[in-house]
Amino acid sequence: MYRPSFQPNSIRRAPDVARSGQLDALIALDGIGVRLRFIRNQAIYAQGDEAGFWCKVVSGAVRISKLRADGRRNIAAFCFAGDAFGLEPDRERGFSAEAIGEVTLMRYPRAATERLADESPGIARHLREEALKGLSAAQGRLLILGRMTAYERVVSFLIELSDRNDGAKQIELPMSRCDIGDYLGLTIETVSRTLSDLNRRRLVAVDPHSVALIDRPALDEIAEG
Amino acid sequence: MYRPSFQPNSIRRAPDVARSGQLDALIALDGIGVRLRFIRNQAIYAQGDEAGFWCKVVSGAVRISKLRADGRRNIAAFCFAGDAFGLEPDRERGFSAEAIGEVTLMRYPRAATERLADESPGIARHLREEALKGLSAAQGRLLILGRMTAYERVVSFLIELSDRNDGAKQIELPMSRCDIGDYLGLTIETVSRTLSDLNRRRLVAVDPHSVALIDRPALDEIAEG
DNA sequence: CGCCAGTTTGACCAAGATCAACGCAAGTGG
DNA sequence: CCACTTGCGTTGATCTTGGTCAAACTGGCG
Repeated sequence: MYRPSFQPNSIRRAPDVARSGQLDALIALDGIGVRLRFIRNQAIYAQGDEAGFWCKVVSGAVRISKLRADGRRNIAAFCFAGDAFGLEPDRERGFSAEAIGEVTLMRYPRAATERLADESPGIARHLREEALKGLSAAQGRLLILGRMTAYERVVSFLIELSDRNDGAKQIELPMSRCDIGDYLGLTIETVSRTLSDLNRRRLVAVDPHSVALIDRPALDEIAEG
Repeated sequence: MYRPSFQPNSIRRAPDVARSGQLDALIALDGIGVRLRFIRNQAIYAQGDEAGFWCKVVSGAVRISKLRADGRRNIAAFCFAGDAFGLEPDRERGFSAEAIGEVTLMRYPRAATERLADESPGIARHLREEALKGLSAAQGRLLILGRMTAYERVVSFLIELSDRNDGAKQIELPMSRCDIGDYLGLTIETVSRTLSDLNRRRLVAVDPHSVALIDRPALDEIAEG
């Protein structure tokens, strides 16, 4: 499954893709995708839109959210470079997607993707894996939202961001406190208070748009309960 | 996509499956699956097991749950007849699955399924759709767990069960109050109190293991906020 | 320099958790 | 057949966490 190195000379082999693996699958997808740029807070798609395409983040960060009639909002996921989003089972979008900062992404038409998937097991497998990864991520978050305290939620959020960035100690927070609150099921005040408290306790060093994880073991301890 | 009737004479056509639709896909899967029965509270698989198979419920109900070291539990999903579960992205199970009552299910080996999917676009599409349905269900529940009151959670749970049963007014609750609590991120006491209150207000008629939805419009109102 | 959006901090409040008692029906064993 | 247990479910009293409301602060930016 794992391919040890990138093979530039395979780029022109797209027609063979039905018999090849993950890398070629990605190259075949490349052929039907377009590269797009979005600016801060620009909508990539909205709730209720026809789900005619899906995307993969090249750079920047995207939030996937749902807004209720009464104004309550929930962020289902943050997507960073490499993450796919916008694959939906229904014709209509149940969520909207917005750029958090400057974002570059690849957009793939749904119909052409399905056609490619029908012809190429590699692409089908790739899409299946993306869907399962999303499912697993969402289910993991059910535990956080359903059963963890504000403290644990914020800490596990910081750990999640760190882990998604090779365990880096210094993490960027491109999203606002409000986004974090809607992601964790907390108010901005609680997010802010919790971060201030972690800061005071010297477990992290907070700064509006970045956080340094100082005592990772202690943070892990909190997230585990 | 929709096939109007079952064609018994297509059962022997498994080799043709690569060019056929959903129904044939299901029939091809049939060939690699085994039918199993489980009794109340019996484990179908456990957290940490190797994820070597996935299942589809034939009859009965299954809970998919995650238990933390400190005892806090979360139920990620209830699966009823027709629902697939146990498809996971990793080699190890992140959740366990248990029979809620008497359960009959089909169990499919993962490796053989992947092989079938590689040969048959119909099966690949079927699996992809199952994964996306699960993803969508989980993301929808993020909003419930993150942003809804106890009242709204319980009501939307009742509505979900009703809708998954063709909008039936009379719904069975095969699971315990504790399961419902762990599904909704509430304590059993809160679940019980809320049901009692809905009962007192004559919006539903509660009975330990079944509920009649009396005033569906009013319930919808509560669930919408 | 002052405005403004986003953030932080504080005081107070309420939804839901916790702790505890009680009810009830289905076993179980004498 | 009847005490006794056991597992759920319900109800009540109290407490805590995190939400709400409000005010102050901060850093970009025109």
